[in-house]
Amino acid sequence: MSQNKKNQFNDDQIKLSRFAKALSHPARIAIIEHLAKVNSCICGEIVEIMPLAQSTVSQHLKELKDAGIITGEISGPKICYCINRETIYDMEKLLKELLSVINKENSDKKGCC
Amino acid sequence: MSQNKKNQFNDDQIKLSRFAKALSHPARIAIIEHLAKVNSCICGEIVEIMPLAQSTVSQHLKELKDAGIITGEISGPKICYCINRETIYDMEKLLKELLSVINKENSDKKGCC
DNA sequence: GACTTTAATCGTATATTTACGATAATGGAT
DNA sequence: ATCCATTATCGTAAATATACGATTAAAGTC
Repeated sequence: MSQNKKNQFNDDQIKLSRFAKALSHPARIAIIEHLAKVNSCICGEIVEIMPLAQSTVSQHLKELKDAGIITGEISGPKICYCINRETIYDMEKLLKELLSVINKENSDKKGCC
Repeated sequence: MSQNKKNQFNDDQIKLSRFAKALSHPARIAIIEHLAKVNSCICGEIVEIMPLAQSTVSQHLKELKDAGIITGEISGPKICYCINRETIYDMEKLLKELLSVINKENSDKKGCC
């Protein structure tokens, strides 16, 4: 209950939480998986394979784009989406760091759990 | 959600999105990191290191507990929290699967991006 | 130009999340 | 039994997320 509580969260914690938020809806996971599977830019058929309205899918795409996880390029009247692998790499790095902290001292854990 | 369409997605997508949601707030990442760092059950001091009210921290702890990421054992008037490593393992597995799908065919990617 | 297709955005409704202070519940100590 | 320390829960308010249909904007085609 002291001034310590003014401590803000650090950059990595904020970054990782943003990535996690981007993945926090099954539709967005499905979109990422689909983009990865077709392994090329796909355009409108994301809406086809999703049980959601076009506008809703567009919102999810925007969130993924805002998080940097996908990119969208104009290609005629369509938009060409694909995964931004640099961002995925950043996310992977942060995730690995977190998991390594969690899994590190498995051997000499004390505690009561 | 006004309409629940989450049942249209597969189990792994839903599971992973739940884990991601659990990590989608910096406070919860900070809690996990702290629990991992001390590598033992800790009790009340989580509130001390967080810039949040006790009731808010308690809510975040509840969310992590509901996601299965941490466990809380009663230990006198205090509660003893620690990381549930089995759940972490499950999460790690799902994340690895997703990342492997994303990173798989890097070589022969076609597309325009 | 008018028409079509595609995707974003607007407007809106509802649900959920996040936060806080206040209160309750638990168990140890006095 | 009374008090204290700890943590959960309640009540509530504000912000964000999710979803849809309707509309708009952009670009290609006629």
